[in-house]
Amino acid sequence: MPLRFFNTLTLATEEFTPQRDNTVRMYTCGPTVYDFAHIGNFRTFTFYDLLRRVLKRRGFKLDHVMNITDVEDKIIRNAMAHGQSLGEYTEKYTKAFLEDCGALRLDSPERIVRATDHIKEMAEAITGLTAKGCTYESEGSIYFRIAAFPGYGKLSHNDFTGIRAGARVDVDTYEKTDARDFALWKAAKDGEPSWDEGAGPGRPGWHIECSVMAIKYLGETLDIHAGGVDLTFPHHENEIAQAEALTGKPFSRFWLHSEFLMVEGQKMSKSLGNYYTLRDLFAQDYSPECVRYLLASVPYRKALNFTFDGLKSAATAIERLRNYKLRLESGKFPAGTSEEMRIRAARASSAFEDALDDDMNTAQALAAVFEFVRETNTAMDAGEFRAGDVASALDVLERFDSLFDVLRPSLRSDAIADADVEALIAERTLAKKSRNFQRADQIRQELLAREVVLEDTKDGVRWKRK
RNA sequence: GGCGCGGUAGCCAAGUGGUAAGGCAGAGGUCUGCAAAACCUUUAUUCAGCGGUUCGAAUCCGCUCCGCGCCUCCA
Repeated sequence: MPLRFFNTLTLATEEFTPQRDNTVRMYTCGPTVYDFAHIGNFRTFTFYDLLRRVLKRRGFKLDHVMNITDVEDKIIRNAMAHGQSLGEYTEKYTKAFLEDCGALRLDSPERIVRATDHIKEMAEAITGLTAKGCTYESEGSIYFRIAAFPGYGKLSHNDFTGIRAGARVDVDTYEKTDARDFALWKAAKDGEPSWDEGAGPGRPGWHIECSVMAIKYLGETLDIHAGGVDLTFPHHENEIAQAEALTGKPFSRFWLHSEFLMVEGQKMSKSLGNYYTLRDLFAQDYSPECVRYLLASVPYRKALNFTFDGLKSAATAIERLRNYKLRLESGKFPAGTSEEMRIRAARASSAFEDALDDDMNTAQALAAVFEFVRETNTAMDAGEFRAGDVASALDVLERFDSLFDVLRPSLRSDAIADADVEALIAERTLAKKSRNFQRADQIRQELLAREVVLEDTKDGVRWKRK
């Protein structure tokens, strides 16, 4: 089955292949580092991770650029309020963001680039746009004239031909001649950071950094540009206008947008008290894996209702898969192989792949895995699962985990060492042999307190981390 | 008001013309020193409501109700 994605540009699901070299040139909108990223942000960043893994699995090479917006109104305001320089302030949240990505096991883009490292290129691009007659200046700021770009609105599927200046109140303090015109360059204000690289003293508007950095690293036409659905308009629409007005080429072949996240059925907001960062969740003892699983399990184009019940469900589901893996690795099975099991494993693998190929239907992919787990567990109980079937079953699990990446527990820094666990298990086995169940239970309790769970099976003791 | 997305079991959620996946929770059972794990059985005659098209609709069309996003630099 071909790999297919829903393209916002065409509102259709289309077959995807990179334009050249078997390399996917992809740009994704990263965080604005004015605070810790929240769980809604990470829904989108998890979507990028899954996208990367799906593309890699297909054998494509990746050249993926993600930006860090480190100059912007809120950042400037907050940095000033803290008496810090822009760099001091954004460094803290950039570092926190990268740590959070690590905790969630997000596969890192080939390049993570900062807006402030590309001011000169942005100024050059603005000069280029001016040369093409797409801009105008007003009180030291430079604006993009959307009337100069006939395709404006093609991504968000809006018709702006009727929009006129003054059609709505402009809260921006800068003067524009058309309501939809947007700032490419904002004139310097007292006390605010500014640059003078050829566009006059000031700082870049939000949209220009993405167009400029994407083109610089990936070329004039990207294979994929992705972001949260709320960026479709105006951010991505404006990126298209800038880039295409400048190059005359289509900016990106595919536009992918991840849907919104809600919390307990409501819009997440600080005033409702349902606004969470990853740190908040980890502090409540939810594991990074269960957050990752929950975010990954709902297909990216469907609004995700993030609930604490959902987190607990995710943790239980992960446990089941880990237990299954443990059973495969530690169980004793009769020699030989089973043709039936070989077929089931092959069927599960192809169902898993097909679901992902279909615009990354992760929910359906999960169903294929769980169905296989149930089938093979039943076969094990019935004695029909053979030692020779372990490899193919582990392969299904490996396929799952190469995408979902939740089977390996995140170890705490104070975790007990494997060898110490094994030693206590040996002692407990002796205690059980002499029917000293009190000591046996005591050891199990001790280990449980250190997040290690013991299970007695007919093939002996096995253990796992909680 | 404009554009777009969605309403499937207690919760989460697949399925877009052929007779309701999967996960979690719940109930019963097998196994067990205890516990855990695992498995089996069970939980939607029905897919927001109404009408229509069709041999056949959760799936297509129309209307209604409800929720959400964007339309002011918010993933």
